[in-house]
Amino acid sequence: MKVAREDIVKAARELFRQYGYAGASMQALATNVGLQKASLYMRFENKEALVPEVMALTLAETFGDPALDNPDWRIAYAAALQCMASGLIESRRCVGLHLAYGVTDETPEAREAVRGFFLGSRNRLKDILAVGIGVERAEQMATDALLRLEGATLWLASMGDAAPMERAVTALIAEADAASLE
Amino acid sequence: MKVAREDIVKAARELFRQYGYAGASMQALATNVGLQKASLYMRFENKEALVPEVMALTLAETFGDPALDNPDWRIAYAAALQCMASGLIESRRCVGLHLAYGVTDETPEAREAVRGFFLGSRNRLKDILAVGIGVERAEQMATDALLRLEGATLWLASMGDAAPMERAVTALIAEADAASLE
DNA sequence: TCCAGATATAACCGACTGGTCGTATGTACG
DNA sequence: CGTACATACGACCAGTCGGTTATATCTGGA
Repeated sequence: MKVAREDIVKAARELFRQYGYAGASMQALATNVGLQKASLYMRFENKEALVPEVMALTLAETFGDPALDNPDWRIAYAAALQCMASGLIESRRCVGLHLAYGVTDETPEAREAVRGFFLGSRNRLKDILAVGIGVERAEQMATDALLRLEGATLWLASMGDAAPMERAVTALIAEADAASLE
Repeated sequence: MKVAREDIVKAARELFRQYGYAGASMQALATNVGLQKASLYMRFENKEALVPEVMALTLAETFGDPALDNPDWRIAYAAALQCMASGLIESRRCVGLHLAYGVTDETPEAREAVRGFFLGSRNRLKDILAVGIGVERAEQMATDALLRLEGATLWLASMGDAAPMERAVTALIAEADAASLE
């Protein structure tokens, strides 16, 4: 029975999310997808090679909502924040954040993939915001928005409380609105 | 030559910060403080027992600045945010965040210690803010402020960029000021 | 000076790590 | 039917993990 590559990547993501890079083991991944550990090495060169695929899949899933292409940038921005927030609330943690903290100099490709994930997320928000407030301020505001949502995952992970995340979304939408009126 | 307990805790903190709970090994800790691994187990029951001491030390260090006791709550609040931000910028990561993500059900005492660290930090901010904006709003605002600084560590860790952290401090001070005038 | 208690040590334990190897099993095509 | 190739497998590797044990060394007080 052939196991789809995407299923392995999704299972790896779950392990990375919960246990971090160091804490996620290839043995656990193999068990979770119903394969032998050796079989994983037929599909992926090594453990590190899983990271770029995990990040790419997560980026695509997060920003896959067609509402993000709405011509009204306010609607698109609110939808983007909602997509990110609801995804994070559902999984209670951000894989990217766990990997960003967990990846070291010894796994440079993984580190680069994580940077790419966050820059990609930031730029997605930036492109939407640029329509309403101009490119210059859009980059800063997009970065700060992303980091605010990421920060809120800490309360989600350690207290199981989603209220800060919801407050962040509301505040960020209001801030963008206010900025566009200046 | 006797190694001070606090030196072990500080070395453990550095390892937890960089490699997370799973990635930090007792062997590495022993080497870093110039001891044999077995000697560590004379002072600490196990690896998990390091976490509460790491968090307690960090909490005490972070909020040890006497400026936080300034009778003017605005000055105290700004000082508290500055203390937290400069500490995070210096180390480029937050131990607490790495541990919050890295600790699991199998290490319940460590998990509780991490919760205590963040609740302690939040309450320190809350007590200061309560003077200016009342207890009800103070808790929410303190939580959101803490999480915003924590979020900014992500850019610090993955991009080496402190600008979002500095923007966060400025914005948080302004927000508190504005809230007190309503 | 001698001894007791604290401190540190080397050697070791079973379990697990990322990763490899030779072989067996499916399956698509001639 | 036969064959060739991808897929999967169990067994194995050296090294590391958290943690233990029996022994050695240091240090302070009587």
